[in-house]
Amino acid sequence: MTGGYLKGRIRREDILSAAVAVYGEAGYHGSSLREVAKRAGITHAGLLYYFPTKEALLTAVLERRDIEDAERLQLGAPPGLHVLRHFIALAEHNVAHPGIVDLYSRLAAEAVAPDHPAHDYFVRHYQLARDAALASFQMLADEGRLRAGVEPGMAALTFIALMDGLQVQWLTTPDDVDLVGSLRVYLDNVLA
Amino acid sequence: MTGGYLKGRIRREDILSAAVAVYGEAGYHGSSLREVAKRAGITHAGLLYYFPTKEALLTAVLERRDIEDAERLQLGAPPGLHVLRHFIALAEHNVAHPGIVDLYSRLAAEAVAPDHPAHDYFVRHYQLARDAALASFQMLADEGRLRAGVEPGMAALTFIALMDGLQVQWLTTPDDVDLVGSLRVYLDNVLA
DNA sequence: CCTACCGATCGGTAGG
DNA sequence: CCTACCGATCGGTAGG
Repeated sequence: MTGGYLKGRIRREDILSAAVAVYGEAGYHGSSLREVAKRAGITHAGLLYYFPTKEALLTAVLERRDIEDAERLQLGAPPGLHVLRHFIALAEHNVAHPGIVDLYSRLAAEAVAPDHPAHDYFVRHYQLARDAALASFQMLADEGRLRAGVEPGMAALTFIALMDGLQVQWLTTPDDVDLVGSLRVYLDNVLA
Repeated sequence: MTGGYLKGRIRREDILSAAVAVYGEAGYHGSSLREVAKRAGITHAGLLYYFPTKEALLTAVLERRDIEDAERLQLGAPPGLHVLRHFIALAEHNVAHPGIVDLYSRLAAEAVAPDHPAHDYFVRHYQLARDAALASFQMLADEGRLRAGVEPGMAALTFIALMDGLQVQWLTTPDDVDLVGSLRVYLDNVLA
């Protein structure tokens, strides 16, 4: 009988979805296992049966997010303009799912502390994002499609930083910020 | 005898400085009055004699920051390129004082929640920053000193968002991010 | 998965 | 400004 396994997997997913929502609202340190558990329809002791510590729950949330993003970004694909367009498509998807942006912005700010359990995750995350953007900007430069004076490394760093900064401002005052439009304009301005 | 008043003012400043440090490390919700008080050399009940609630302390911290920033940015000055240079000078000052960047990044991310006590502060803060940048980019555009196709409103939004996004990435991986240099390059690229 | 519990910590108050 | 206290909440464990 694999019924027990299936039920367990579904329960796990329910808990992770609840955790994403709560982390987005309250951050990691500001959230409680009891609140996550309540939204998943169990007690906090029940949650700890599936994820043995608060940190293990966070790790599982980040791992699931990585898998989803990697699929969406097609990070295996060869570098080029379409990779940068995939970043913008990801931003477009995020705008339609504010909870994800909440989660990411809150955790990124918390995790600047070196002893935060998500610190290493974000160090890696930024490096991967920058490297992916860099390879694509580099390829565009080699093809002479980058505007004169635009250095690929700086363009990559700026592109990623811009995405993050726009997200926080968009969450704070959604009506004043055109997240996706701004990214498109930036990319257009950097191309020849 | 004004001695009592002076001592009180000094004590207040000590508490605010301690709060800036703790907020930077733990955010607002993640910090405790006991930790702030300990660093200021009093008990948490003593702190509440000066600031009656946790929220009142946060408000006082933000007010002091506003005053210091307004001085540094010379926000009363007429718009123009030198205002944008003042923003970069502020970033330069911040890089030399990481605690301030910590505080700001953590609070900004927390305060996207509409019921956060600093939410209105950040709504106002972003509006002021965007408006100041916009007036300056607009003036540059009127003088024909903006590169063709660069729209002042978008340039202002992007400029502020870039500052914020770079700060979080710089805090996470200081060696990989040239905060001030990136801002300079962005500004140069937008000018004719 | 739950009930019941633990030690620790929180913001705030009373009363000096 | 402090001591002493309050009710609430936290992550985690025992034992089933």
